[in-house]
Amino acid sequence: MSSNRAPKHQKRVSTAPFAAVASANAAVVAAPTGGGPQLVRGMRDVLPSEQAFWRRLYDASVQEFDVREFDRIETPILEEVSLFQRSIGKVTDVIEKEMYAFEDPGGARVALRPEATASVARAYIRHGMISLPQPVRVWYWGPMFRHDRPQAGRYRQFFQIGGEALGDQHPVIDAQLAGAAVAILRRVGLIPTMNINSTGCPVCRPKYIEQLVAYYRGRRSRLCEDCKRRLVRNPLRLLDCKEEQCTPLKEEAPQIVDSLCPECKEHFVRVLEYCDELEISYELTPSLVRGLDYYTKTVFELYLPNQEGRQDALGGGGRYDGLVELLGGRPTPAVGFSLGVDRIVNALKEKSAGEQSANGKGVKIFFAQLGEQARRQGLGIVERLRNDGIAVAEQFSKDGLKGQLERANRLGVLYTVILGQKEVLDGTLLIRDMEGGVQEIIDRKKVVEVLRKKLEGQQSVP
RNA sequence: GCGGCCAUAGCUCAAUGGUUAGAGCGCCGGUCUGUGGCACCGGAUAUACGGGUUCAAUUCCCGUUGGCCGCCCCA
Repeated sequence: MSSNRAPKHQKRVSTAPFAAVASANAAVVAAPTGGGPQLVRGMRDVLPSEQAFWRRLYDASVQEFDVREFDRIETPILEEVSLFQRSIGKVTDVIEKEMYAFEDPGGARVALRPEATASVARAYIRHGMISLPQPVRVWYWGPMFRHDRPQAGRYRQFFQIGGEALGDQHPVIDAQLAGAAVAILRRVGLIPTMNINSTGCPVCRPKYIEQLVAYYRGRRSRLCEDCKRRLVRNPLRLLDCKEEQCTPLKEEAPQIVDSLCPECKEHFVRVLEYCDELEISYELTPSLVRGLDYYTKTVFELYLPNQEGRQDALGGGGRYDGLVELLGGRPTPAVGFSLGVDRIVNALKEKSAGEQSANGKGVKIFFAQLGEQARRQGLGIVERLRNDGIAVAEQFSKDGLKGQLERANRLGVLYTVILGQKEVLDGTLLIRDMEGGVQEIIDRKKVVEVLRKKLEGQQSVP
């Protein structure tokens, strides 16, 4: 991190040994509020104003996974580099260029996780989950890290929601996992479309790749530069190219669905049938091949329809039957998916842009005080209300009643409880109805009871 | 990692090679030391950073950093 924003010091203030430290501190203090230290590239703050969206998505996830019998799992953000190299594949971009890998102070080669599936598989092996009833269904929510070029909806630290089912090869699980991903999105009001394909297995995929390479090799001169590279390094990605010159070649190219072995073909057909039963609308996408090596058979991606410029997937997933064995466990079929929290939240924001933004906090009561006596006694009263589960806003640092009512108004509370000099002497409180401005005097001892009654009355109205 | 566009207040945006860089919203305070929504008045806060050209740079040039868009890839 550079400190190039620090103002240059014109004068040597002191020759004392701590001068350097002192001036460095001065630079920090002198930083303007609007500027100040910059974010590390690709990082972002999720501000209070966005939390309502995050929370909506988080709650939807919790509810959806609960009703589907997924258990929460939390894996470390830091893992051995080799875990990802073995699982994701060494020639993928994620591993080659995008991983935050470094040596820890003890000399271990570690990395900030670029995704969590490998960690889940590691945990499955490590903790002997093979002896649990299969499939083992787990879900997670947490930050992932990829050192990619930042763009809208693409950050170097981003959050994923994920669900995995390990230990069951049945095609119905594939459909159910895709269904869970779709259901979470639906729960927050987004209707995604699903692109789906099969990438075969270790039996049929190599044969297909051979075919594909043979096809393209004969037409090599017509390919774009990137694709010439792909031809050698990662032929499956040839199908993904969006260059105009490559498009006609793609249409003629052999499709993997035609090369699937009987087992994979049967599996794929049944996945699609189950998706129909679950009323998941999908589009067969022969060009869909995911970037990570461990996928076998089913792969899918979720998009928001009619988003012209937005190519970014909200999420995706697929089957990874070889992964657990690859990491040293017993052969264990598995399926999973992940959703991009940041992108989903962006979509929610865009969607709600036209709608009126409600006051998110939902606090219904404001407590206003006037005079030092009232402030002191008010502290105790508010504490009691809160202990009784009544959310109360206040601004005890303010003296004037006007300022406090302004704040109450901005918060959109229904009632303001007022304690002034007079009420202190009387042992009473004022309750002001913020809508009409009507006030009533109540006995201070009955405040909890009265407020609770008023709030209940409110709730039954809408 | 490659290419293009951009950077003025907390936010949205003005302006200018030459006194104190403006507005709206927001924030703080006042009119109004016991009453909010309205109004009026006042206040704080900005030219991302570094260098160059110039008598003079926020303005022109270069670099850095960051943002956006496209590619790559993917969440």
